[in-house]
Amino acid sequence: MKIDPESTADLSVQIAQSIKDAIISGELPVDERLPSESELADQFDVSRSSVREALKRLAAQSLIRTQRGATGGAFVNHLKFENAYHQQITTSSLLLSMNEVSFETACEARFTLERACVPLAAQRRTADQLATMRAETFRQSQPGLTDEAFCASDVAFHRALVDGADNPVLSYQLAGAVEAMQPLMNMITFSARDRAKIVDLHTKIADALESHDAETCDQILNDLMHYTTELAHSVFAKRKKDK
Amino acid sequence: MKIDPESTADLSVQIAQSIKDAIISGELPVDERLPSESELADQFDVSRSSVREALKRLAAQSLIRTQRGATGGAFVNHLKFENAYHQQITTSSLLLSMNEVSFETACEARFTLERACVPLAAQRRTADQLATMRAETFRQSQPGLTDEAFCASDVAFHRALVDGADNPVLSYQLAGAVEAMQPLMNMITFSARDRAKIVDLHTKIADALESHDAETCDQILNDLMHYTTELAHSVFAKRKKDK
DNA sequence: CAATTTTCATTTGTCTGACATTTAATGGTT
DNA sequence: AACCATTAAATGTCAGACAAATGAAAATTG
Repeated sequence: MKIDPESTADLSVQIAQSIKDAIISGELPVDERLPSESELADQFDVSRSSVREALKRLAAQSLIRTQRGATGGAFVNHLKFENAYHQQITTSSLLLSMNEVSFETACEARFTLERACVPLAAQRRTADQLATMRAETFRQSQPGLTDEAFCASDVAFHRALVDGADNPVLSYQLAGAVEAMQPLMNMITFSARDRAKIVDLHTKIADALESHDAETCDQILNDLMHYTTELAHSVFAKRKKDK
Repeated sequence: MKIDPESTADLSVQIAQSIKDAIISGELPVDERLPSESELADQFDVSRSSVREALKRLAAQSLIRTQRGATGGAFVNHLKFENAYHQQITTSSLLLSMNEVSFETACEARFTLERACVPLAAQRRTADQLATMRAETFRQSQPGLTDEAFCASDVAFHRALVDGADNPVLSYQLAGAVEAMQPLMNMITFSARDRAKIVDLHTKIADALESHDAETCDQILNDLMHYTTELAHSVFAKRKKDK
């Protein structure tokens, strides 16, 4: 692990990259302890501050964790899917809000990816995942639910569907698409009639998955996508008119 | 923007979170200049080092950029899809290598997601994207290509397919799935016969997209997935036997 | 001897102050 | 008006100090 004396980049960037490369290449295996900050400062021939800033960069990406004390130090993190979810969701949300992605485009992406999971989920869904979908659908039918709570339950329903595909890679990739839509969905106010329609579609989706009927499930998800898009259109149109 | 004096978390973590919240909520809009490091240190009542470590954390997530000089400072970044790709790919690659994800699982996820794009790509693919797919397929048919170059061209082919769906959100989400597979694919040595078979399937995929035939394209991608999985199986089996 | 307490060394976290470097604006000179 | 030197402001880097946490070793105690 060395840094290029010719480079004009900030030291902390170079050091972080150097350590990152060592982690990616496997030179530094999971749970390996890095040299102490002072030792790293000596090795790279820089000050401890620069090393610390580099380590903070890596920590922000969950590549390392630090512990204080005698046997403490910086350790290579075992990057787990659960931990990566949050970053994935935050980034996806920011991307949507900063790039003027239309509701339609985001919605299309979300349902397209979700529909891809359906054939697998129809085969593999567990009773437990089905129960979650039923429970969330029931919750959505309760009167007095706020729009936010309704949307949160909606996300939980669809995550259960995605998890039904029993593929952690899929679940991870979909987390961003599904959850990043929530802030957009939260902007919609759902009438009782809207909710009843969605609950109906959710029920049919669960039914289809229960009977391992991928084709029907796919069709209903397609319906749900179109219904959601129309709903958003009418809500946004109304809001524009009121203003 | 304040931090909790009761919290036991590191100062740089709290400060970073506080600024991050302000960015996500829109309180700090894109291209807004943050207060200088010294001003932030005063505001949060901490030292400049702690502020700097917090800013490095944010920079590592591309949430801010910094500029030196008189009119410099830290600015809220416009998070673009192109920039987010790399992080997405790095994270996906590390997740695959650290979580003992089987080749089969990763392959399934990748092709499942890619097949989801097919109906859209069959409708919307541009002549340009089709040309890219043809060109990469041609490159793959050249003798003397290293396995790495063959895989890289393979990735380029499939990215063109995904981009054909003309949905930036989809392209972003798929980047992780498609490119993170490359290191795994690179472990495979392709015989001339394997390559010919893949080139054949790629040609058929391009043909199907050219004639807007989503169904055929989907079937061939399914074939490609199974062929890839079998190929990997036989290669890994042989390697195990040799050892 | 065993259990407990104390001491101690190590490491990260935080603070202070200094200087280097970069950059744009300012003002003076030609 | 064009050019150049100065200057102020900001980040980047360094050095040194102390605080706080933590586990291990040493000392104490029953």
